[in-house]
Amino acid sequence: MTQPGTFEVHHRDPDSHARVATLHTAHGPVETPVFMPVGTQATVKSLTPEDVSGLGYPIILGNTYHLNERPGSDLIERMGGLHRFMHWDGAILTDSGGFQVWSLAELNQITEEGVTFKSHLDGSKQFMGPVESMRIQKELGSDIAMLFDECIPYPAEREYAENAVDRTLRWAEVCKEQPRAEGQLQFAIVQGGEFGDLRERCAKSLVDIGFEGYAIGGVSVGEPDELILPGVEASVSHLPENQPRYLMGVGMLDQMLEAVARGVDMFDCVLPTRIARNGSAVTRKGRYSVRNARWKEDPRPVEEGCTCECCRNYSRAYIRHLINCGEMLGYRLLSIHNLHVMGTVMAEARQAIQENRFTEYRRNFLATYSKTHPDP
RNA sequence: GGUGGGGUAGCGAAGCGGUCAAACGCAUCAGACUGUAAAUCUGACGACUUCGGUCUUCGAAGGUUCGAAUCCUUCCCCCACCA
Repeated sequence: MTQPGTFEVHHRDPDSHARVATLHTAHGPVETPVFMPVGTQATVKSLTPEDVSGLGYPIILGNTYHLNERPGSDLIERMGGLHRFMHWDGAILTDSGGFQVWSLAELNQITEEGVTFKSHLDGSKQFMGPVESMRIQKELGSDIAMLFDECIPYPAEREYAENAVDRTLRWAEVCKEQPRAEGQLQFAIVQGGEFGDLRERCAKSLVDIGFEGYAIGGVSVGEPDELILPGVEASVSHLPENQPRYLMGVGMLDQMLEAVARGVDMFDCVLPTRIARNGSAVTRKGRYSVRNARWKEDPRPVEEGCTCECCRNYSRAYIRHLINCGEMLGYRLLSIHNLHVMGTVMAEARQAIQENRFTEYRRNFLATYSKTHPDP
């Protein structure tokens, strides 16, 4: 097995910053660019690990905060670690809990040592800082541990952003000193909000400390879409060419392809599985609501031309019926479809980069894509 | 045949003289969802509308009243129990 953390760049696109590479982890290689399905509570909601690997995914996400709240990282450790606990042989990246500091902000109070917060489950007082987060992630035994960061909301004052960046950097030093699981990689997170110079300083400082990979954080936290790519550019341009870059939380197909063009290798997003449960389909033309009455008697699949289990076997009318009835099979089949689309588009992107036609591929894709598509 | 209860918007169900085009739930329709407190949330839901309003509703028909889903009369249905 290749040393975990090895990042082999196989090919670079001549017309953009896109590249194809392999990231080696303790649980196998990950071909990039890659989308990682989110399995916050040790499950990609509604799917079995066999479903997820059957869709071609080599890596998923888990969440430090949630799994520590329930069932507890010590329990998972006693059960043999997160992989064994959930019966997933592929790689796992664990988010550090930093995002929850942001998304559960009303429940939290940030200090130098970490964050005191009220559990969203029972309201009890809890504490998590860089030391705790890394300890939990070690106990979970994930392949990639994210550093405990402070995600900056949008909008934010410059001074606020500056303080958050400084704290993220101090926490990064602490995280690096913590013990890890065997073969566990550490990815640092670039913050800075909409302030390009802060992102630059954050990126450079993190690189100086040195980690196996770098993430772009604080994106898709409510800012206008136009600010996403500038934030990516301001971060990526200061990250090493020979290490993986991970854009956290971004998962719309157009945004992902644009980010790939700017040199991003990894993505995660709750969108495909969440909107599946809320009745929407991801398609390569954009997303649409399968619940709409106009599909009531539509014999076509959810997406024409799609080869996923859902589209091969079931009509749009049937999926709409299941979703309308609140039947769990509907959530499951739509999740399968949505993840299939995410995965195949990433596979196509890798192929296109390999064949020096990524710019053309991206242009063609975006020409027929719109955020919400009226008639897929 | 007798006694009691009841008929309210697609369904269920509040209201019991004015603040009622009528609570609430469901169904329906539409929208949102980006490191998952999300199988969640938001809005619409009598008809028209120049979006300010206008008009027709609470089993049916009459009546009382300034004013009725709400009170009275008759009729038509439904349910329960008793014969």
